[in-house]
Formats: sequence, C-alpha cells, structure tokens
Amino acid sequence: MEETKNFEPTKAELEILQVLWSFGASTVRFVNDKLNEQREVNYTSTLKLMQIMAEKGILKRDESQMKHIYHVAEKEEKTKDFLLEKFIDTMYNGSAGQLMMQLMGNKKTSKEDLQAIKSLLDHLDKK
Amino acid sequence: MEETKNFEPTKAELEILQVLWSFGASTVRFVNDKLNEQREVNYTSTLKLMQIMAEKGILKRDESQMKHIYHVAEKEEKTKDFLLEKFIDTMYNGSAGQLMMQLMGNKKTSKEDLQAIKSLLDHLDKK
DNA sequence: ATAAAGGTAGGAAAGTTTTCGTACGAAACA
DNA sequence: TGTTTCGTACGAAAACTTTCCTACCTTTAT
Repeated sequence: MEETKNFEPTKAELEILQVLWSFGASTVRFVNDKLNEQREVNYTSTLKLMQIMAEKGILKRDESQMKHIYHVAEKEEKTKDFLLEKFIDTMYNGSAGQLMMQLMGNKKTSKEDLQAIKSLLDHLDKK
Repeated sequence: MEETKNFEPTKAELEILQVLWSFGASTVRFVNDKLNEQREVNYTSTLKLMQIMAEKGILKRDESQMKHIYHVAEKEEKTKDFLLEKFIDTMYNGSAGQLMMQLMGNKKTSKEDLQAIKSLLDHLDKK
C-alpha cells in the first residue's frame, strides 16, 4: 500500500531528477558529470543528495554492484503531473484554462506550437 | 533604470504574493489573517517576511499611515510570465507545446477549457 | 604487493529561509 | 491619565537545504 507522498523536490533535487529523466538510471558519477556541465559541484555533494533522495523514497538504488545505480522511483509523467498541478493551483487558482490563456499571450509559444495544439484539439473533437 | 531582477520568490513569499494578487494592496494584519485561514502563522513572521520582500523590491509600501500598506511592485502578469517560463524551462525543456500536451492528457483540463482554447485558437488564426 | 584511483558513508559546516521573542511607539479606551 | 491593544523594527533562533571534509573500502594499474 503505497502512500501518496507529499513529494516536494528541492531545487537541487530537481536538477538530479532532470538528469535521470533524460538519461535514465545512472551512477552518481554520471549524474555529477552532467551537473558539472552546468555548474561546479563536488562529487560528494551529489552523492549525498542522491543518498538523501533514496532515503526519502524519491530514488531507488541497485546496490548489487559497487557502483550503485540510481533510478527515479515514480514515473516521470506522474511526478510532472503532480508538480504541474501544484503549479496551476498556486499560480492559476487551479484553472488549467487560465494557464493556457497566459501561455498563448506569451511570446514563448510559437506558431508551430499553436498549430500542433490546434490539430490535436481537432483530433480530440472527432472522438 | 530598473534592473530585470533575478526574481525568485520563496515558498512563503509566494503565499504572500497570492494574497496580494487576490485582494490587492493590504496591511500585514490582513495578509496574516488570510494566511491563517490556511495554516497557523505568527503575525510577526508575516511582518518580517513582508519587510524582507520590501527590501528586496518585490513589494512596495505606503508608510504614510501607521498601518503600512503593501502592494506588489511588478505587474501580476509579468511575474507570472516569468515564473511560468522558468517552470517550462525546468520541466519541459523550454517547450510550451510539451506542457500543453501534458495538460491535455490531464484530468484537470475540462471540456470547457478545451473548447475555450479551441475558439481562441480559431480566433488567432483569422488574424 | 603496493600505490593510485574511484567508490560509499556519515557528520559537520555553511548557506538559506522561516519563525518568533523582545523592545518600543502610537492609538484607543476606560 | 493610565492601561490595554495594535502597530513596526530588529536580531536571534530554528528549520531546512546544500556543500564538503574525512574515513574507509574496493578495484585497477604499476
């Protein structure tokens, strides 16, 4: 019986999640190397963080090898859904539509994006 | 000459922003009361936080009265745009389209939301 | 066999954020 | 007028997050 955890990754934890989401199960060394492409981090700092995340249940690890291999415990989609929902709750009062509106008034949303959305919507419509 | 600040509200700061966004310029007392509808917070804690936010330039205050009145320095839209962009960057690799996709696969997005989007898109199309 | 390189573990230090105690001034009121 | 209530200011404590030092074990290379 899994508990629905109050899963709130910190900033540094999110960085690590991103690496694992992109590249799949990895060693601490690998994750640390990736992080260092963006900013300087000491190996043991990354190690410690990943150990903590494992304790919290955010990550699981395969200890059968000397180089432990870590992977994310929850499905990427599930976690992102959760985080997105939280974001919408705090920023848009829980209204996804409001978020979308904001998005469309946004320079960041390209014509291609809009077109893609549109055809997807049409597609949904037909069902 | 205003600098484009590296504006990163903390969790507690966001709570306060939400109150001010919803109700407009307010006293500390009012904000604190609103916060206490959700969780217990000491008055001086809220005061301190709002003072800090004022120092940082996130809030401005009218000190002409004894009960200082605080308001958000930046336009709500601008701040939300910034925060949304950051969120998309970290969660969806900068792709607003990807976010939308996730949103549509989501239970939270209602038929009405989708319909609203659709007509907005059609509207944009015609220009 | 021994040194060097690379791994884990744990605790303490450093950095941030959040909370609150205390002091003190102004307003309200009895 | 005196006392209670309500406000600000400020510093320090508490809590949380992040970083890194040190110890020690395993593998690899000389």
